[in-house]
Amino acid sequence: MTPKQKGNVDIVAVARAAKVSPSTVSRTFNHPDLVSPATRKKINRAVQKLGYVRNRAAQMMHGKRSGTIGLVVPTINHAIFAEVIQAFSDAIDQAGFTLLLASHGYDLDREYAMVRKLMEHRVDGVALIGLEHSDATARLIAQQETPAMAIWNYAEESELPCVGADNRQAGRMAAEHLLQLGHRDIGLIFPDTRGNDRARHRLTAAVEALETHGISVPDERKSEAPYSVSQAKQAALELLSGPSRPTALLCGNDVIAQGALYGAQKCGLKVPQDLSIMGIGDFKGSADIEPSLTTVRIPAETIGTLAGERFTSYITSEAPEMFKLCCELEPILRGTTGRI
Amino acid sequence: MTPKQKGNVDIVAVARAAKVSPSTVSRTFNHPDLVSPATRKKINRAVQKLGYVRNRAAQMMHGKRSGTIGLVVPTINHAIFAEVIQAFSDAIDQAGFTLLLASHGYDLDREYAMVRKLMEHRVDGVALIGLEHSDATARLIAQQETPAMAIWNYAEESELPCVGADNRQAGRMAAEHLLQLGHRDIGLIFPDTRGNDRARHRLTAAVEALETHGISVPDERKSEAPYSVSQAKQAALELLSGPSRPTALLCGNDVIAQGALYGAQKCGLKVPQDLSIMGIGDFKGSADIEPSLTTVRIPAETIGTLAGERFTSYITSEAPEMFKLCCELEPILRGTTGRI
DNA sequence: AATAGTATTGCAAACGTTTTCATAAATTCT
DNA sequence: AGAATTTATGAAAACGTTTGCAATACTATT
Repeated sequence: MTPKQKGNVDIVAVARAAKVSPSTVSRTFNHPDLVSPATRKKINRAVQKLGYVRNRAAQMMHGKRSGTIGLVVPTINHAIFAEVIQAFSDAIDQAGFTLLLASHGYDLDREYAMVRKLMEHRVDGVALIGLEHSDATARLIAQQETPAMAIWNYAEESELPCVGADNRQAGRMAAEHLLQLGHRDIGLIFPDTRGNDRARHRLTAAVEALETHGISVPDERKSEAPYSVSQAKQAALELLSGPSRPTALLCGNDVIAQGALYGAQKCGLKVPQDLSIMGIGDFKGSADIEPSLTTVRIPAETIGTLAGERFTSYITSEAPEMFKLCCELEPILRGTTGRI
Repeated sequence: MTPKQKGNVDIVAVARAAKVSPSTVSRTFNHPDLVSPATRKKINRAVQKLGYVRNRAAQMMHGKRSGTIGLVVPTINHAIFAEVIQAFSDAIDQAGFTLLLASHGYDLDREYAMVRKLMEHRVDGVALIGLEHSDATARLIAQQETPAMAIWNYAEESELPCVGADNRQAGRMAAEHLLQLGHRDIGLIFPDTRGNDRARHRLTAAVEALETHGISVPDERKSEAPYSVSQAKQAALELLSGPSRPTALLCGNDVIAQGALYGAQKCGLKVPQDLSIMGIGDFKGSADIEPSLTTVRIPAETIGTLAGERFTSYITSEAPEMFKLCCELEPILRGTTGRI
């Protein structure tokens, strides 16, 4: 059917088939207005017949962009990032870019390795999650002069362009909602905060907010759990099985909150009558849990889309200008929290 | 600190700095044994000083592999694929490859476009989800002679190498479990099966299994919902609010089952006393829901890992040999199903 | 009908590597 | 000590594109 000449169909094969020079073929793709309609038709027929597919790598060698953007995330596995990845991917796709994805499992050294790997592929830009990165990573980015941005966090003082939310505010909002409902004895379930500025900011801000109201959280009310429903469930179980139990649980994110909810249900506690549970994030599905999860909404999809749009135009722009976007947070009051 | 010469640090800049020829620098990377330790040291120092990062695109132009593998999924958003993507990504990373990810939103034409896009980047291989693809996609793959594989489905007769599970068996297992518990009036919630062979196989096999036992499922017991907790919840609500309601719900996957469970809880039905709910997939978290979800386990992580490992060795091998791996399914009996 | 434009095309150099082949230096052998 | 290897390096061609410049073929002008 399609007689592929011994393998390599390149621009000169097309040129030969169309009886024109390679330059003309190249121009047909890149500056169609410079080539006559007739030749263009001839060339397109040849392209069709030979099944030619352009070679971006070869284009790239002429200072052209590679057409790829790298995204390095802690993990793809959880609901947390899946949504941003999808939105970011769609947005850059829209602009003609392709996504190179890598994950590092919350290990900043592996993050460096991943960024480096992406740079070997000459990505046109690299997006990272959060603002905390190793020095090596920062140096690498600066040295290679690769456009870079941070997703998920917003910070006034950020060196990098960023699109995200203020995680401190998220923590504060969550704490204040519980305080407002009259809770004074609050348990905290957060992940390890090393190398995870998102979680750290939320936690410290929440604790500060509580302290402002004269409440200090003793250690036995603090529990650490990774972003895993089952491990969070376990952590909640422990927190709730003590001699006295808190009246509310503030969780580092919705995944943990979901685990906590199941833990509470397992203990036979009625939510929100016996225990209030507060998440952060408002992941897909959090609204549908029974009872539906009260949380602080971080608009993941918006962040991903905005990040993708801004970053691509930043990359393609002649005179790129710094951008820092802070997405609004919103307390979403649903079924897992109640007045004490 | 690092004095970067007007931008481009290439192999010849390194060569100049180390006072050797470009060839030697190249060799230091690709055949270190061919260059004397002394020169190697000189060169490495120069690399360090200049912050040189290799250019895979340029390497690729010499028949070298690009070091990238494309993965095209229907969606990144749901728990469904996040796990496979993560496992696949980790596995190919292990082998030195980088992931180019694209999603098509269950649209086979967009899938074609994505595959084409990946081929412009000269991926060393492209992995697709499922075995149902457009003719154009198949032609493209054959024509470009790009190694390709299918993930998630297993089929004896597949043209492509594949690693996955038998979705028909999954559907059958789910149906048989419900039958065994004595259920005769079973509701079905499945997604649109066009362009989604996974769902279609599960559904037809489930229906067949029921028919073998003399049970036919009337239309009002069938509902369609996409892979979304909230929409599945809605669908379940409708199915359960009719004049008579089924004693069990068989769901196309765990996401739908989760939605169905919330729907049932919202109706005030006790699961599994009043209603049994069966999922397919055993996604992360399904074990932790209260009550925990009875389902058919499809080992997503195993599939992703195996796929990544086999595909990379398939790609790098001199004499690649076809592989078709069928991962074992296992009914996981948990809390959402009970004897009638 | 000759001239000046203008539209279209081709030639050749360039991009950053790898690799074959050739050469020079160092080592081993007799 | 000279020949024969072996080891280490360099020169140059090649990979598949793009693009500046030059050449050609039209068209419109006088």
